[in-house]
Amino acid sequence: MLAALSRSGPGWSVQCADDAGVPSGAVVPVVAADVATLEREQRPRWLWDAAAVVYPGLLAAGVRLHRCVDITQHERVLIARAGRYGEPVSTAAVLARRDGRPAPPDVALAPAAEPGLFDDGPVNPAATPGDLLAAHRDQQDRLAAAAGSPAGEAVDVDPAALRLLLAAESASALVAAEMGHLGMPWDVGVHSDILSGLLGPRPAAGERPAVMVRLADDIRAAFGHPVNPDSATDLRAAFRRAGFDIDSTRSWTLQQLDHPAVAPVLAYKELHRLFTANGWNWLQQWVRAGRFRADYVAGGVVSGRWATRGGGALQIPKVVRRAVIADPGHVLVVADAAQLEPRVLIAVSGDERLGALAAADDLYAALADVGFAGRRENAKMAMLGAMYGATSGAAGQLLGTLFQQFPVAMDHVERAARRGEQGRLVSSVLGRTSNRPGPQWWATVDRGAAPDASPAEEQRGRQTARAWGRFTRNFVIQGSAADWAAVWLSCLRRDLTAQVPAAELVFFQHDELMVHVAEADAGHVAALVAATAAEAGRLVFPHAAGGWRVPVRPTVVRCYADAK
DNA sequence: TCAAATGGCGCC
DNA sequence: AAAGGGCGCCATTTGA
Repeated sequence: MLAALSRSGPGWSVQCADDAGVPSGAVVPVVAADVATLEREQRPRWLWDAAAVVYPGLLAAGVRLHRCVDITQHERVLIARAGRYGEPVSTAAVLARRDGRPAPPDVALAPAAEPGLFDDGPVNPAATPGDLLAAHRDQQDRLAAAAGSPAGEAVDVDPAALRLLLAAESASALVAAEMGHLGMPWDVGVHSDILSGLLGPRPAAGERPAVMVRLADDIRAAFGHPVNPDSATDLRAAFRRAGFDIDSTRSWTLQQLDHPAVAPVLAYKELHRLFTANGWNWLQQWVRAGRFRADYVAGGVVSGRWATRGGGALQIPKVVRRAVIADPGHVLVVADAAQLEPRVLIAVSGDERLGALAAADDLYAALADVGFAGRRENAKMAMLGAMYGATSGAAGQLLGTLFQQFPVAMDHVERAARRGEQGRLVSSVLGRTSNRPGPQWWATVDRGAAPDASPAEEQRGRQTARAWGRFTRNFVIQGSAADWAAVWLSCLRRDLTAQVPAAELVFFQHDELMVHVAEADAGHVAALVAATAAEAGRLVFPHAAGGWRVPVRPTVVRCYADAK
């Protein structure tokens, strides 16, 4: 049963329907309590424009829902399948396209200033429950066609795979809203201690911390004249005056130089990063009542990975993870998928020779023994280079071995790269599909290929084409990894909701997740985390020879920094 | 003077 | 011959 929930006028209303989207009742006005009642009595699949819009208000009102069908999450996948990634994805946009009208732009989903009001907040162009049902039917109708390749530009996928992806994207949207609502446990005192330990006491507004001031003095002394270490231009000029012809001041570049300013500059950069990105201001802005709340956007990245807005939740530096501490009587169950991307390469390419190594917990070590004289670092660098498109440098040197030993896997990523260089589309294993390169790309590439192109234009065209090839090469891996992770997350949420309802999924970062749970339930949760990882493997890679596995070993800790 | 672009670096 | 993928965020620089 479906329950279409929308705001189409002053308040919210709901209309029930069968699974095909055919209405089975009238449109009824509702408040949050009515939603809770319907959930308890009927447990429908809630059909809505976007969980990101509707669900936070319900959560704030204390209403938690089991399942949803999220029109915008589905549309993002479907529209990309049609080679039109980036076009509007709201219910109104779906219906407009169906009717051959121009699609209205999506409303920017700014984080609600006052989260919690079911009745307020941003909303995409108005939709009635009837609109939701019509859009849902339209999406169901398009699903079979979407599995096929649009104009031969993308690879066909199994309709069942696409259906799995859509379900996972809807569930992920629920998780994202719940995660934003719950937040990660965050100990402000511990974080403050980390900051004062490294930076000195909190400076007055607009001032630099004492330790950074001292380093800035050291830098000035080393150069013999004033230099603003916050200015890349200034810093580069100073090193050039000192006789080092550098064109950037990236840490890696500076490390190569023999000059007394290098050490204090590198130290300064590190502290500057901590101070500006995760310093006292960050604490004040993002941590409330012992929780760090960010806005998670499930599938917000073209490859299907999550994005966040605000707080930099997917870039929490290791040094401050010491501040992530479970509540009294609680623990954190933390798990990541070890070496996920090379294992995904094995599955999507069907390379059995490479797959034979996957039984090892440490795939890179096994690979090292096969072709890299036991040198794990080299094996790892080569494998990452293959998936990112490295051609030169150390990784480039090592790629030859992979080409020789694992032609099936290498051919898979090479083919993806060639498609990208031609401006064609690629898809993940479940059918998530890349965007098209823009007009600027085509102009540059076409100019380079023109008979009267200058050598410089030819080179620029080649570089531009190859850059897109690196993107599509990586897309088939990163996107498929995101597919697996989304299914993992969905399965875990399903099981936690049913079996350990008090457990809180509080963090998810590409291939890693964290559950905050009462100590007594930790073992149960850890078992579910591992079991759902295996289940996701079976669902996402059903054809993998000999089964597909990725080591997921949950650790139970009080503090995030102690995980692994 | 403001907004957009750039440089740099954190995470995966 | 050959420039490693995806992000978000901050401060500085650039340019309209």
